[in-house]
Amino acid sequence: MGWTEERVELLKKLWMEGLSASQIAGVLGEGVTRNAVIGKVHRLKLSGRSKPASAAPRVRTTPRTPARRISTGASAAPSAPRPMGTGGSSAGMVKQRTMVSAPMQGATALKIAEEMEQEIEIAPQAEPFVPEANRISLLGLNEHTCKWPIGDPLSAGFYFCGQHSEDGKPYCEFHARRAYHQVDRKKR
DNA sequence: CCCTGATTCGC
DNA sequence: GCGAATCAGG
Repeated sequence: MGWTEERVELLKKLWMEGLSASQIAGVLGEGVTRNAVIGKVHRLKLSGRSKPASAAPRVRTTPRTPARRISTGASAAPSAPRPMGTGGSSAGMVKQRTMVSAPMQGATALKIAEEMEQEIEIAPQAEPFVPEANRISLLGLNEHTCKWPIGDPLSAGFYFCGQHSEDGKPYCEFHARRAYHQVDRKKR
């Protein structure tokens, strides 16, 4: 798909709006990747937006060795699929998603936003926590339980997430991300 | 790991 | 001009 004036206008607008390349790519639709968006943005010479976002001074260190590309005669369409796999649904748990006002970012945020629409009213919680029946105390922890603390460690109601976690991982999928993601990506 | 934008370069 | 691959930073 080529860059019609319409699409370019939308691209400009969204980019100025501050959306990330992947988000814009999502809006423009299939066939448009974030790379395509970034590439176009550069060609249009409209990189620097309002805010610096993060982008480092872009110091060219070692650009050497990039001269590689796919080529095998065949130029068959890779049939861009939609990998968008929905997170696993743990054992007897109610459908909870609840991100409410979580920061989130980029494509993930967009994806979640799409799925939310209706699932949100099911669980107004702040975290997808387990019902009391599944709560576990310090003693219930083992190599496969999420050790994400919930509540005030000094109060009686304190407990651990306890959801199943992959072997070797200290937290369940949800909390594993939070462990070093989300909250304050920026800072340092 | 996931996400950002930046750059290069075959097409 | 286009954008995948790659790079570099967080």
